Amino acid sequence: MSTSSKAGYHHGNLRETLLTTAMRMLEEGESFSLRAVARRAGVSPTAPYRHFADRDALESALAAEGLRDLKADLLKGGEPPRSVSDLAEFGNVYVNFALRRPALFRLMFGNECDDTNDDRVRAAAEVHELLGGVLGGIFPDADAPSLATAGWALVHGLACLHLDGKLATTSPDEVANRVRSSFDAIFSARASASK
Amino acid sequence: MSTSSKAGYHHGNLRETLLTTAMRMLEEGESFSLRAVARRAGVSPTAPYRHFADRDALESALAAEGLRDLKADLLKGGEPPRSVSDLAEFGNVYVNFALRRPALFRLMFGNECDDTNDDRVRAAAEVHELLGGVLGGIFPDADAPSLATAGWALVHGLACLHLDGKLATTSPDEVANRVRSSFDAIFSARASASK
DNA sequence: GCAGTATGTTTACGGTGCTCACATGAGAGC
DNA sequence: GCTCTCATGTGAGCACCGTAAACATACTGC
Repeated sequence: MSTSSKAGYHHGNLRETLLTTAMRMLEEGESFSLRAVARRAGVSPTAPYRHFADRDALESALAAEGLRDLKADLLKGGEPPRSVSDLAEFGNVYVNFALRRPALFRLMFGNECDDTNDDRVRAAAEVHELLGGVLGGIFPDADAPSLATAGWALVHGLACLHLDGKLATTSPDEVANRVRSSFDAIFSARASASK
Repeated sequence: MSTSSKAGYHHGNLRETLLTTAMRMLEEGESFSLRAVARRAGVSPTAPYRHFADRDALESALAAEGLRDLKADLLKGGEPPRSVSDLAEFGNVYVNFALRRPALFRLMFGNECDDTNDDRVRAAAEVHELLGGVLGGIFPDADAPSLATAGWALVHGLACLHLDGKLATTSPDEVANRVRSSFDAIFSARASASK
């Protein structure tokens, strides 16, 4: 019973509890603060400092978890995409993640992320690789790393612009259609000069 | 002399001064606070509230200014791009803006921007239209609005990913090259199934 | 059992956004 | 030119925040 949360003076597994508490607050759209997380976890305001160097450290841990969740979402589709339209659905998974968990998405991206020695950078790299692999499968003749970056940027940009309200959006269906048509448009674009 | 800043009890044009002061603080990478801006402007901590409803209002005003600056940067090149490689340079202007003025860029994007009745949304729309016009000129056969969105997303994603350190980056040249090769890769990608 | 250490608490400091009551003085109407 | 008004700036004060330091507790290995 050493790992259970018996709620004595020593919590037992505060670190884990803080992470799940903070994550739940993010999901609920609550504004985030170290003290608020501690309060909600039923612990003194400075207790988190025994487990996280500072607020950024907690956020980084959450961001890493979010990146792993995002990767899991992307893999959930089963078969990797094989066509551009498959690819658009893949992109929609990414965009939907951002819209479904906006506060978390903003933690994952939207700040410096210069974390030396963190598993956060690894999680981010894995997302990059995953996208690269998918695109490489569909476009075998392309410059794979560049296309991976371009693909990531495209879908990430769509997610950000939607998230920030830069693209008028009324319904989820509309978002999905916009993502699809954007993929279609850019992957079928032919320069006029090359005619 | 009614509009000069004579520094009596009444500042004269505090609103303008606050904006320029705040903008300079952003450029210098200083962390931003209403009180700090007021301090630096030599005015009491609550004076800004006479000109901005709250912190968000100040930020929104700065964001609008930033969006206009970005548009101006994009237009500065003179002739609109005519080829994909021209387009990549165009994208580099966008990315460079983000990297040169990161704090401002994060204000412009990176938050809700649900500003009803602001000139901020207009400024954002103008950037969108500008990109749409440019892309439409190069790809006359494409679905113009979708391609505009896709192009914006691509370049915006590149900017965000670089800004957030998601793409290992050592020198500005390296960034520029990555942007170029990303543009090349995605605009020349041919699906294997279409062979 | 006992020492040492990991973990949680308390108190405190300076900073923040924001509200409200008050001070000032520029400009409108006479 | 005088006064009244009201936009504009000030000040004190609230609740919150992140963080540090000193202290309390209880698990752990010996």
